[in-house]
Amino acid sequence: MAGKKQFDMDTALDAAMVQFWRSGYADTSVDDLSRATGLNRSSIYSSLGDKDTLFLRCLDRYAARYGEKYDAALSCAASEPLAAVRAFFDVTLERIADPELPDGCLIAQSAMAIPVLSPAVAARARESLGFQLSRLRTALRAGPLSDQDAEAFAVHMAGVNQCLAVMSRAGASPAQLLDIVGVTVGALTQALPGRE
Amino acid sequence: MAGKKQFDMDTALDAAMVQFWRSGYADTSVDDLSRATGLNRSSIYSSLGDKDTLFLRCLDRYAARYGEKYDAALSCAASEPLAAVRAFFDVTLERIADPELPDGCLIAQSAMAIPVLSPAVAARARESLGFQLSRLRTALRAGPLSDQDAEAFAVHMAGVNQCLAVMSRAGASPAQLLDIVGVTVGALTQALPGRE
DNA sequence: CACATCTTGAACTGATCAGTTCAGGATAGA
DNA sequence: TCTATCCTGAACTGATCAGTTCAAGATGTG
Repeated sequence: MAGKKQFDMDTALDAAMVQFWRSGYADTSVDDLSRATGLNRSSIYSSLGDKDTLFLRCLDRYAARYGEKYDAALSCAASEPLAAVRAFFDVTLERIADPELPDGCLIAQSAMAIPVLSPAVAARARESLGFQLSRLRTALRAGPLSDQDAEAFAVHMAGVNQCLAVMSRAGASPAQLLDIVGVTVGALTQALPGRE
Repeated sequence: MAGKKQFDMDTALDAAMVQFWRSGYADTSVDDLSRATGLNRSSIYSSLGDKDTLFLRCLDRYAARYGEKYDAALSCAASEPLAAVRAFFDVTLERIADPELPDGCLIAQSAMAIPVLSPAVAARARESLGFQLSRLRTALRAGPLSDQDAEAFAVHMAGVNQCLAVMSRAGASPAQLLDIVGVTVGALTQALPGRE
């Protein structure tokens, strides 16, 4: 089982990402990663780097993959802010509903652990959360909301999006997650002008 | 330094609670707890129990202490729902603003770790979150909201309260946390009848 | 003083952790 | 067939972990 052939890097990274996502940084050992990826322990170190490096790659991978989806969902924010916001939360709700994927959110999990993460990893987690916030800010500012309202809704939505991770990990039902989002969507509906 | 005198159990439990709160279950070792409480390693096992037992005591302590405050904040919910909701979030915001205490929330942190916690601890974390939800449900149902709206706001508020923990751990500013809460309070203002 | 009680520090067990090393097996191209 | 390349399993290091045990010291009470 060796020679010139190689394992599939994308598959391996996905498996590592899911493992970190499910168990978090502290509760994932390199042996866990070996089992999850099917790669030998030595191969992990030679091909994917040490635990910190690999975690960073997984965090980036996660941020890129779902960042794209969030961007796509928010692309119509200027003309259809309400639809964009619904689509934004749908990205998260669908991810949580996917039985193939762990509950929660790798970024939320990492954010929660920031005080005990290495400085490099902590910085990356903050950065990912910051990107999410700018994404929302840009989208909402493009719509009819005042800058002040846009800012407040952006931060609020970033927060609500994180709380879906916490609540899903605690076993909240899809209906409950919908209720959480529903109040925010309702607030936005009221805040948008021209709908009296 | 021994004999008949004893350490102060309340002080020790508080110190252990803060340690778990700051670093989480996985990243807190018994040596950390020993340093934090000032108690000898042997004394921890003989007086406070093993790590799991001690964590449960800390979780209960945390839930009881802040549960009382949340109850007090919500006590006027029937007559003054808006003020009650503001007071509810103020409990969390003031706790986060306290420089003596860690950021975040022990229950939110535990909820996030549920998939990797021991069954007993996971159950207690779910239970604490459940208590919070019932607290909110009971308070909001006592007001003028429809049962459906009360349920949705209760779940939403429980979620937003959790997200304050995530965001504060990630370094969000007090103003941002206020923005998060502000949208929810605004939504409730709109939902309450008799304010057109 | 003598005793009972409590705390302490230190050592120890067995397990797990991250990270490294390396001999040998498997493969592909020459 | 020969050779370069890559992967594998396994062992190993040094550190840390939870949990236990115990002799020695310190104190208050009689």
